[in-house]
Amino acid sequence: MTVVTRFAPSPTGYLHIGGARTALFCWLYARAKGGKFLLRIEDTDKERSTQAAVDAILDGLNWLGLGGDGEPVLQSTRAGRHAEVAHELVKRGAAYHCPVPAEELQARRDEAEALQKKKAAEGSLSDAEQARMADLLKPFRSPWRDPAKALPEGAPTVVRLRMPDAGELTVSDHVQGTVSRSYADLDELILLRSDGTPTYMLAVVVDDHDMGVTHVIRGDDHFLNTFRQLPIYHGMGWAQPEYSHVPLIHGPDGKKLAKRTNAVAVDVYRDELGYLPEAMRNYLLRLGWSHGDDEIISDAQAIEWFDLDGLNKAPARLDFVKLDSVNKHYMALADDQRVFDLWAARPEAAGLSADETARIRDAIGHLKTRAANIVGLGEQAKFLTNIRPIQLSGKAADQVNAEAKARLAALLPGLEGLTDWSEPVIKDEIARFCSANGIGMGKIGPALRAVLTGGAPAPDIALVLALLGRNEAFARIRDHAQAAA
RNA sequence: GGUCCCUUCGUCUAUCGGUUAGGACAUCUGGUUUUCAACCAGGGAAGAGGGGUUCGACUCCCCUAGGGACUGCCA
Repeated sequence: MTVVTRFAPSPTGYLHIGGARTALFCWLYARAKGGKFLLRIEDTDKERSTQAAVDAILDGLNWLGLGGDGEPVLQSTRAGRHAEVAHELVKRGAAYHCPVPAEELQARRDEAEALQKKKAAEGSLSDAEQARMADLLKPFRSPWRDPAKALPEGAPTVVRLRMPDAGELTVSDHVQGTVSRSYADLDELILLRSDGTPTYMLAVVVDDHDMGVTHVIRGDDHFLNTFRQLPIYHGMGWAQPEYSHVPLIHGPDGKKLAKRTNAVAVDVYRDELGYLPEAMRNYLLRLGWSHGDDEIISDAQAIEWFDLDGLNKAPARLDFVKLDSVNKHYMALADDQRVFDLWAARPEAAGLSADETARIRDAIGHLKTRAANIVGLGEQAKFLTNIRPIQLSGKAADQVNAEAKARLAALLPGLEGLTDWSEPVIKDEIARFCSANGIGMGKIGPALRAVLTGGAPAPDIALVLALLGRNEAFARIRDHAQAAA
């Protein structure tokens, strides 16, 4: 049997970081088993679905390298098929028409909520109220589930799934384990609305079946939905897929991710935080899944090792410090031109001169190993921008005293005399200068660094000189060098 | 209110009845050093609480606490 997985987001916004991880698991499992990974856009809610959201989600998936096999299926195009299945279910007795109006259902919920509020406020309820509330809170059972009860003439109806009267349903989930619920605790969900359109519960099952999905891997907020959807498979006599409900991702505070306070949308990780997709894959994979003590896991290894049973049940918290360290690893490995292009696309890069940009381009191989992400790369590149005249403050100013100024002045001619402006040659010249004057590196290094970088983070001093280029380097030194009186 | 799920260092996790409870990130100390980063050496840091079962429990069972999901003619 060929494994088929799918990722089925509803296009109401952006690609959620938790969704991205779920997609990663689906993608990995399909790859691991030599199967297919399909995409489906659950756009049955016309009010909330937008094309912009579809594009944003697909864009996010592509960025992460999690494209689907084949074109995404638009659920809205399949409404006819969904309805067809609903009617077949009615024919088979697994579903029935129900004329209870939406307002009546809403009134039940409102009354239940009012009683709950009253109980919370007053501490207790009368026996009658308590009984009424318990009854209201029980799964709704329509009088029309009885096939003998005649439908009122001309009344609009919904199609409801029929739950068995007794017994329980057991789900064997790769993550959640074996869990049972009795049918009495399950509501008889609406399959077809009174306007004839399908609901999500129906659409998911029909599409999964028709698309040949063998493994449903989704967020565990859907776990209880499984119990409501399974009877549809049973009613149609379809083989049910295997389920894996993965826990949601929480924020650093342990609470559910909230857009207001957390980075939730995947494009934020790319555009604002400056992370690499391969680092995101590695980090996300390790959030809730592990392979012994392995931390840095390549895509090839991930595909080889990934296994549904290795997933954890508990939600994991996002840790940006760890993400940084993973990303740092991949930054160092990344192609120079690629890293440069990513940096150059950022708004901070736009304001720089051609000169500054060229310096950074030449230095990118060194810079990329020093930063945790593309934003940090900008920090590491600061010393290469036109920061003259360099303001010396605090520790840097202390380093550049009269004695140091004189040394800098003395160092200059030797540097100016170099015909080859490269790091090793510069390094040699500084070493020669030190030994010729009988001083250690410590007597010239700190001051030289101070006047060259103003205290900004920077690599080895000879490399700094090389990367700045002779003109800029000399200018920065001259700004502070002063021959001894 | 009901049903279901979760709980190991600060964080992600290993452990699948017998370990000095391991690793990673972070942190602290020391070293190296011209800054930062890196690197090297070392340290501290955990089984939510309470009951059982067992020769033996982080691991199995129960209760409590805390957290979460579902309970829509939303998805």
